[in-house]
Amino acid sequence: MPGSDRKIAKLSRRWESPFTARLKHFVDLTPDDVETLRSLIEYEARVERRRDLVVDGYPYSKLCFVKDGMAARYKVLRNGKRQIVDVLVPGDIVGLPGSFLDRAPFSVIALTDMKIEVCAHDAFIAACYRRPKFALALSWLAVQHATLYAERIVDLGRRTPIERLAHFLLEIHARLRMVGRAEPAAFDLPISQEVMSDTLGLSVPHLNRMLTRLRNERMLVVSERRVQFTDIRALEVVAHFQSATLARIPAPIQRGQELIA
Amino acid sequence: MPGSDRKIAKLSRRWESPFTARLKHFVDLTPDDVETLRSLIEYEARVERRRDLVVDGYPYSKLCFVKDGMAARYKVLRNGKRQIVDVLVPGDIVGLPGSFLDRAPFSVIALTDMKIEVCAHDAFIAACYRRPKFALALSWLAVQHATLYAERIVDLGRRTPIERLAHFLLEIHARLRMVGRAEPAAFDLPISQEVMSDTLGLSVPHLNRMLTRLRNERMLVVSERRVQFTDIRALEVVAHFQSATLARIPAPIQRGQELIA
DNA sequence: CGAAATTTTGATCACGTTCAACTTCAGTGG
DNA sequence: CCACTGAAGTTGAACGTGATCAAAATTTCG
Repeated sequence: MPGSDRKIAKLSRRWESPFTARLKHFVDLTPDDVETLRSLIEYEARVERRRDLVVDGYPYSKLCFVKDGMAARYKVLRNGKRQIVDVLVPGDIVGLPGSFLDRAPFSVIALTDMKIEVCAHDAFIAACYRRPKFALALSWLAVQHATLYAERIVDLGRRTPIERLAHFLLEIHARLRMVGRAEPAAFDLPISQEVMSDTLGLSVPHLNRMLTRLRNERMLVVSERRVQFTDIRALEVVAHFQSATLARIPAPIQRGQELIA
Repeated sequence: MPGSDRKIAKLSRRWESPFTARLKHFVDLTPDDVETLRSLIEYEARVERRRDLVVDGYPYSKLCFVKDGMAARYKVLRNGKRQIVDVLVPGDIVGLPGSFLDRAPFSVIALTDMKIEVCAHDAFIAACYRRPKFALALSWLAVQHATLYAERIVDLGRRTPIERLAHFLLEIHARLRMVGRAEPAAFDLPISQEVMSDTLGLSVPHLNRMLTRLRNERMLVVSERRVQFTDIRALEVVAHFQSATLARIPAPIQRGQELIA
């Protein structure tokens, strides 16, 4: 029963907040740092599917660390079309960029039931003054995010629909892996094709056709909202996929070294 | 002679680095802060048109503040197509995100002759530990950038070519204004239509047609690489343009208050 | 002035949207 | 248990937008 195996594997990882798991990829966190981060969290909340977490055009002053579930950052245009700019996975932050602007420039909606850790924007910034390391971590996260967006721009501007789709699937997989929520060649993708098409700037029927094509070409198998890569290499070639790794934040210069530098 | 008026207006602003001008929109800089920033700059350089500043796939460890001129961050795909993810204007930073990753994920090319202030990535980060304010400023810049990218994603995914073009022109104008390099309804745009089409994911002929259309509908006038808006309101409607302003970075909590918080 | 780059215009065609019908499936109430 | 409902996935046919290719006009620059 592969299903229950999966569940056990997942549960064993749940103990660590996906947010700190993610941070540890590029910054050294002392137990004290981790504790401080925990203390910044005001409360934990559950959000049910389809609930809007952030609404385009309204002020928003929280930072929410996604602990479980997925969400989408999007904008709806006059003509009713929707563009999703980003799918949020565990370890991602709701309220970035929303809480840095006077009014949130995008809405965020829960795509599944979610668990989030809520922190006041002000409290986090205040902590950044006390621990510059946190401020740098924030920069790193924002830069990583911008890079993700840039890649999506390339997708939408110059890549064909099938390339976009392949790229999207590999990207989500890589991001889930980073927080221990995906197997080496498979992951749960509990989102509808409508969401994917709004992410990739395609119509639902066309997205469906492209998905069918990837299946026919034996690159992946999809069943009950679970994706299994059967030829990940071929998929990477189709997608022009290249994963750049985020450099680590350099440690602060020690006292004494300062004079030398 | 409006030409020389313009030059005088520009020159009077040149004394201040566009980078600090931009920072001042969201952070309080003491004279000492400004001085520290200046001291981080290793040297100033001139770059000629068409020179690549950063090359996709290679390590890059500088942060360059654009003082004058424009550049483009782009990626070239296997099929030879190019997508520009971002046009850099004075006050922008070359090497963000490049210097935060092991290898730069994009190339950056000078679209005009440029003047840049070069700073070592490490030196800047070291300064961030000493002055958390700088680290926060970096976060703010990265967030602003991500927001810009997100808007471009919406453009490419769901907006029509004419909407994209209108949006692009308004965006560049707003960004130039922020650093004092544009008049209320006009600005120099020294870039070819090929660059614009690669930015907006369009073919050159189609971009040209859309530009003609905006001209025919009396929304703008273009002559010798200068754009003059004649009906900025109409243009904003076409573009769905809404400028969100970046919140200011909260000041650090004063000694004494710390205990209360 | 000549050469190269850029802008403009036109004709054709393919790709992806649109619209519609139909299927499948999960949840719900009779 | 099955009929009913609504959401999501799948398939097909027709249309239109924007790409492509080509060539001319114009500007820029060596």
